[in-house]
Amino acid sequence: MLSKKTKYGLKALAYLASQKGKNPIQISEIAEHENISQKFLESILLSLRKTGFLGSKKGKGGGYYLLRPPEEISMIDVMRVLEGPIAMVPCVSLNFYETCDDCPDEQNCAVHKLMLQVRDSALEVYRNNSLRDIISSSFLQS
Amino acid sequence: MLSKKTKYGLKALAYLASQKGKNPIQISEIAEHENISQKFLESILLSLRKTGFLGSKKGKGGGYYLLRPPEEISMIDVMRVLEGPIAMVPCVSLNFYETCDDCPDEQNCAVHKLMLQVRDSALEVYRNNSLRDIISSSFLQS
DNA sequence: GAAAAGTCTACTAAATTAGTAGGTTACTAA
DNA sequence: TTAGTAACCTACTAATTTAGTAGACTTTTC
Repeated sequence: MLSKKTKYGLKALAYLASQKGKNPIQISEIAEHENISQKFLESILLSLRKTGFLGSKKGKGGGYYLLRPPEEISMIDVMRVLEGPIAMVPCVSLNFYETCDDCPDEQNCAVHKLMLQVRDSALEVYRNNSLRDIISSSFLQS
Repeated sequence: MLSKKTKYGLKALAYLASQKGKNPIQISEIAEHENISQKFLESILLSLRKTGFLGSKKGKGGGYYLLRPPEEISMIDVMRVLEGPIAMVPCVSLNFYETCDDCPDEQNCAVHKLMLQVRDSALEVYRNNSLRDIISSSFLQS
C-alpha cells in the first residue's frame, strides 16, 4: 500500500505544479484544497524542501513553491524521497541494497527473481513520468 | 515492502515445485530448508490450501503438495492471495476497488493517474510469470 | 493405540503509520 | 519597532499492521 505520506506529498506537488505563476502557496491552502491534515502536510512539505524539490518563504505572503519546472521533476526521485525504496525487497534494491540474512542463495531465489522484474517495471513507469505528466492537462499552468 | 508472509509463501511454493515426485512435503522440512518459523509457515500454508493452491495430508507421511503443475500457477493469483491487492491504492484496484473518500475528483487525481500505470505494469509481470518461471532451472523437477 | 503431522483459536510483542501539541524562528508591513 | 503571519522543529501518542507464540485438537498411519 502507498503510504498517506506519499499520497499527500504527490497531491501537494501536483497542486503546486498546477498553479499559475510562481507565488508561494501556503500549507493551509494546499491542505484545505486536498483534504489533508495541515500538521501532517507540514512535515511532508518540509521533507520535500530538504530534499531539493521545494523552496519556501516564511512570513506574510510566504509558502512553498517548486524549485524546478514540473516536466523536470521525475517521479522516480519523488517516490524515493516520499516512499523510500522502489523495490519491494531489499535484495533487489538499487539504492538501498541489503542481503537477506535468511536467504542462502540469492541468485536462485524465486522471490528475488520475481521482485527484480517488478522493480524494473515500476522503475520504468516512474522514470517515464514527470510531475507534469501526472497532472490533468486542464490544470496545467500556462 | 513485501510482507514476510508473501515472501515465505512464495519460497514454500517454489520449494514444493522444485521437489521431484508428488510426495507430500512436511511443514518442518520446508521451514528448515527455507529458514522460516515453522508456526508462522503453518498458517501461510493453510491459507494456500484454503485458496486451492495446495493439498494436504495428515499423519505420518503427510504434508503439503501442489494441486497443479507449477507452469499452471500464475503469480498474479498467488500474489493476490498472499499479499492482497496488486494496486498500491484502492481507487485503482481491479478486485478491491474503493473510492478515496478524501479525493474530490478521481479522474483528475495525479496519484490515481500514476498508480494506474504502476498497477498495470505489475499486473503484466505477475501475469507473465508462473511458479515454474521463477524457479531456477537447475532445481526444476523432471 | 501411539505417534506423526496438519488444523484451529487465541493471545502478544514489535514496528510502523498517521497523526497532535505546542513552542520557535524568520519575514513583512504598518 | 512591533504585530501578525507562516514556515520550522521537537516531542509525544493512538491506531493499525505484522510477525510471530502457545497450546490444544483432529486425522491418518503403523
